[in-house]
Amino acid sequence: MSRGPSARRPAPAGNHHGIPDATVARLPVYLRVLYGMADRGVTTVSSEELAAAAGVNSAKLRKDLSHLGSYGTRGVGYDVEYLVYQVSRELGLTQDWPVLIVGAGNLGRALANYGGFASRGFRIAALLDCDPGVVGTVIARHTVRSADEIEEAVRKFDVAIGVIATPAAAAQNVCNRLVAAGVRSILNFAPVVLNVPSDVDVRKVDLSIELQILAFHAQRRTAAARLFDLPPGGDLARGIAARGLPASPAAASPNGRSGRGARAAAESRAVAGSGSEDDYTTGAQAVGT
Amino acid sequence: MSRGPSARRPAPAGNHHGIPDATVARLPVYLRVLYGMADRGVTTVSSEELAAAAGVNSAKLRKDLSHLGSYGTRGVGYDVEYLVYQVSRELGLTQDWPVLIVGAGNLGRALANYGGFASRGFRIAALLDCDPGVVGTVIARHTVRSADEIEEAVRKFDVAIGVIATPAAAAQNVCNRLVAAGVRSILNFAPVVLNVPSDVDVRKVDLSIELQILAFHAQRRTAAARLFDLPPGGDLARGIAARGLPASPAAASPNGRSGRGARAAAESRAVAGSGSEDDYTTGAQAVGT
DNA sequence: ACGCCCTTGTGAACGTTTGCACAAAGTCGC
DNA sequence: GCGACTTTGTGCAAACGTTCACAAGGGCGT
Repeated sequence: MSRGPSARRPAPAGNHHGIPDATVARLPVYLRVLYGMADRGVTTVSSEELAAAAGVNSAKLRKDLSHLGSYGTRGVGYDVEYLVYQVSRELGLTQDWPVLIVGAGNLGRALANYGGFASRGFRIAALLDCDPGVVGTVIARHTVRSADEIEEAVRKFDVAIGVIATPAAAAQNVCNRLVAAGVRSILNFAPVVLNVPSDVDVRKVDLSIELQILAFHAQRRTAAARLFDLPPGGDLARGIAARGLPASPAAASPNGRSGRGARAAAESRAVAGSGSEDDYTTGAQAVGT
Repeated sequence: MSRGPSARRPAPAGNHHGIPDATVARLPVYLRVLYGMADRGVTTVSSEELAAAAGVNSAKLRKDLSHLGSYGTRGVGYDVEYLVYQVSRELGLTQDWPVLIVGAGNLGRALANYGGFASRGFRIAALLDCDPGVVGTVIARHTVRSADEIEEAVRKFDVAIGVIATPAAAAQNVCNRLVAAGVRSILNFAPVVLNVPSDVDVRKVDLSIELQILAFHAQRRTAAARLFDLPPGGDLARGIAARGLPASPAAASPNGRSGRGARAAAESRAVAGSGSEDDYTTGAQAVGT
């Protein structure tokens, strides 16, 4: 409901419920680690171990778990199986969640083939696409159906969670139809900001944004390294020469940068650029079958 | 950068880097919206409009932008083109970032076909996979190369950002090799917690976690909607669970879930689960052949 | 030139999240 | 049965993030 750029919480439904959002976001990680431990036969785990495996601070982990109740044993730790159950229950994974996937491009296919999907309480109810060339094909044992059937599928399978894996241009429309059909939880892979009523929970997964955040930190790192006049290894320069830059006149703007080894500036694009090619969900060529 | 013990805190000098993380995470969203506006010919935008389009509060937007400098004009708003340039520059998108993708399953293919990839300063340097059946095939104009060439590719293309789109089991190994080869920014799609040195920046994109967070809120919503049915769990499960109930905590909760119509319980799985099917990055069947 | 109106930029209040440090509460050896 | 040891659960304070509210500043009409 909040967390992240998809946050949208104008008025009500604040976090007056028990568990902090930050904690909820970490519970699935703990759960995954716990499953792994259970698989390896581990029966008991301390907050220190579990925290290390989950990549967090142990105090944070204990505080997180304390929101679910006192399920540990002092001097010993937590019972893995018991904790798995408690976390699963808190997350609502002890019930079955039929999920509707709209968009059967590369991404939709990747999702449909995701094994962990079915294994944790989520089940693909249906897979829809609007491309007549894809409708009717079988992906991961599901026959792709027409996107016209959104409302019907939601009703028929009692879908509570919708996944939008369509191109950006189609996303809002699909979203509107999902919401109108009664879906209140949406996972959006399309690179657009969806407009929804305040009682709808949208979470966004966006490759492009993550890359840009990485780029920011990478840039800072190299900028810092440059202060020490880091010796730019010979191979860096060679790397530049080696790759055939696709046409980058790079009419250098007011700044000559030289990041990790001089990187071709592409600022003309950055400013003039426009590009409505924000679709990584497309790639709808024929299925290899 | 991996949050944690990496940063000491001798001096209470607030943010030891200029821009708050929360702001950095939102800048790409603003940027996308700005591009859309520029495409539509909008030349000037107010914080109110931009905020609405980006799905945030206008005060937050102004504060975010104020971290980059004073690029607005009071009484008027922001110049779209100028702001695009400033945000791009701040994010480091005015330079070219060669990206290495490891794993050419469905997800890797979806990424490779993502148009927005190349359009914002990111360029696919190479696409690797370890499946001999995939190596040599062409995806989005890139010939898939062997995963053995990680080190070589990083060196040759001066790769700064690595994308891990492999099955979970292979992820840590690939990660180690990327780091050893000098990559300091990693985008991980595999559902595992990667272990990296503190100077490596890892970002995770995890479908399963997002779904689980959605499920939590959805459950809460339906639980609230049925105030009548049952007392809000909690001590219920604790009673039955008591102590070591290795076998079937599942048998304990087939209570009336009447939320959005009866849903098939799948609780035995929720606990017994295990499963190493945490790979939504697989699905590496033949490509177009 | 001047005053009105609009929007930015920001100080300050408020809420959330993190991390420390330690008492409470349990186990284990003897 | 008891003391030493281990680990949980939590009070507290600092760090971080969000939101409000408004003064500062700039354009525009007259």
